[in-house]
Amino acid sequence: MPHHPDGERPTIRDVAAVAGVSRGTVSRVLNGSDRVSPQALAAVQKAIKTIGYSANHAARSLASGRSNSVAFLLTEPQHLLFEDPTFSRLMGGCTQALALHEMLLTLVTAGTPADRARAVNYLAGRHVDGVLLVSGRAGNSISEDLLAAGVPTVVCGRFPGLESRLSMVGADDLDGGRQMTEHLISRGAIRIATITGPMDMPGGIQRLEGYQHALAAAGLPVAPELISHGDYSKAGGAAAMRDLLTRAPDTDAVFAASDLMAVGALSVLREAGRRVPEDVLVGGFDDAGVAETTEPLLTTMRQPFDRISSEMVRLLLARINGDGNATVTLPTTLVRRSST
Amino acid sequence: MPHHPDGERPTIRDVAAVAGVSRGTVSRVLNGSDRVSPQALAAVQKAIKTIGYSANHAARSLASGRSNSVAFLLTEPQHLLFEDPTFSRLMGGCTQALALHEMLLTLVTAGTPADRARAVNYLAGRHVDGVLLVSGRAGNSISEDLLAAGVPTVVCGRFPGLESRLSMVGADDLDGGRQMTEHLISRGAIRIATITGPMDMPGGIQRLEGYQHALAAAGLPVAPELISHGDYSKAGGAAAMRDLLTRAPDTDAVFAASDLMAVGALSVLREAGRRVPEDVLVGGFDDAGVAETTEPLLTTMRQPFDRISSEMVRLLLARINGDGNATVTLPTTLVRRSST
DNA sequence: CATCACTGTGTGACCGGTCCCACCATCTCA
DNA sequence: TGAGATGGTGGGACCGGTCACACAGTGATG
Repeated sequence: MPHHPDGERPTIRDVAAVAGVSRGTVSRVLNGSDRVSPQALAAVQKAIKTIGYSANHAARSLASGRSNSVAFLLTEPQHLLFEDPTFSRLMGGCTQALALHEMLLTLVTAGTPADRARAVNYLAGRHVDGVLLVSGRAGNSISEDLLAAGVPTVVCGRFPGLESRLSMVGADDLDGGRQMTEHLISRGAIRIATITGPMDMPGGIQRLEGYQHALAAAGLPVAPELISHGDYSKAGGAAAMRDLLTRAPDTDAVFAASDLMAVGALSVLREAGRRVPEDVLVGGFDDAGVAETTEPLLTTMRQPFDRISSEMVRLLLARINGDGNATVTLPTTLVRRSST
Repeated sequence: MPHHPDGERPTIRDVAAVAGVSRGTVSRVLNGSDRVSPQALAAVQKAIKTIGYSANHAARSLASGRSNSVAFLLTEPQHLLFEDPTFSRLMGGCTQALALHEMLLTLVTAGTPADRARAVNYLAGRHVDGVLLVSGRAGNSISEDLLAAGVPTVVCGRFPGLESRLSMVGADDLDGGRQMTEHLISRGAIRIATITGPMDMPGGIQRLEGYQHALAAAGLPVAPELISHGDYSKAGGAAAMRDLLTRAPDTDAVFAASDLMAVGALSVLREAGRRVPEDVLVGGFDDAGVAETTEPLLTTMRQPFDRISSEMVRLLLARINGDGNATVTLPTTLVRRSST
């Protein structure tokens, strides 16, 4: 019988007894130390197999001071979170990247202020080795608190001015906004509007700036009536599009700073009888999935989610191992579909 | 200074010293025992605040044998997982439901066989208090292994024949398939096709059976050429729709067993020049988000994700506390949009 | 042949909690 | 007034690992 007599899980001592070695040796085998003789190694591995041993996570964590897990911290309100496939893309990527290091991801959401206090308290308690923060907003209370508590943290996005204090990984939003706008220009648009992300998020600001730079470089007007603000959500995009249609009815292209907003814009344009792409070109941002479900299919800037995830994990592990902060910016690529 | 002299985190002993009580008393306060005098309670709470104490998860878990976290186990291949918003909906719901009990969710994916072995080994090691299994397929090696290891497990979906061995929570797929088909019939369709889910998943089978029952009840033909099999994905839905168009070109309605497949079907119908809903009605299943991004907006059966999540958590906590298995079936509701 | 470096192994202390039992006060009631 | 119940508290053992250190055995070196 491989199993322990009575529901009791086998411990490292049981393994040691079966293998005829000491606990220390078993521990060394478990942790891949090279200071183990081939015979001992074989004996221990066999014993582990026969009694069906699996290490106790809590005990290991307590003794070693490392938990082999990191938190994936989401600070947006819940309803946004799971409408937006961006988050699950990142989460999936991070889970995979962590698995390569035998680490796990624990999901922590902190949408309300009360949640935040609890979350910070928990995370500051070193229950996880580090935090992958997906926040959008920098310098908010959460990142400050984590910083103050000295918890290794990597944030998704780029937050100017915090480079020295925080590791960050983000897509090149500025260049992405520029590329998409240049694409719209190249398709012949001359009255190009934009639906921005939230103006308190660096990503939203930078995508807008990219748009403005491209227009200026092409000698096109950067008119205030061509800019409407959204919140990355579909509903926000729809509202902003309605706004644009009244303020600048002659617009011939729209750059939405997220695919969800572009979806909202598409539906409003359709209601208003504007054809896409014949009357109005529409470009989005993210390419996390929805861009391939719309009609017409949505031209968008693809964020390299897999690379963002793996870089976040890489930088976090580096920070956990004592390295300093680093900032990584990854390029976005234009994915042209039917909407332009 | 609230913080400990030198990076050392305060322990329960520090709290005890500051409060002038014993470790036992602090532990009692922490765990909400009522056997504590008001003075001691106040002193401990104050001490906790002043030195900024937060309990060590690993130590607590080791001593108490409970981890206050459960695993969210996904066994589908990675690419499917994060294309399908269903999963993140469930995950979000479970996270929230667990938070009410001060518990956390750890994400474990096991797409490849190697992952599976590792995952089972980990989960069987009681590192989490229980497992929320999102699998689609029952009786697969994972659920068997978890069962054998005695890990409290609740699976999402309904698996006939396993009621006594496993807790499960699922939408009423049979009734959902029936309702949608009845709806298509009520809209005047008479050659109703279906794109099924995978035939090795109970959910897929039951939605198909609901479709068949409704047709039979209405005296309509249940013809084999009207049934094409998909895999819940968009690409699978597109392929199945192409198949249907050649085998049964006169079809006037399609029930797709997932919204993603419906999206694939919509694009194929569009390419083929069939108008929706004028020429062909299309109905989906899930309503996890995409149904509101399509053109036309997709009529679908809504799964009560929040209730599914909270029921899964409720049953899992019950199992952890020693209760037996239970099966919960939740109703789906028709959400009528423009595609019918 | 004594010394020394080096490899492999065993052992005890420790991580930070929980839990149980012993114990002291105080209060109740015969 | 003394026995017994009750409420609150302290402290030791323990959870299952890791880690530093001690030490035995081996081979190389002077």
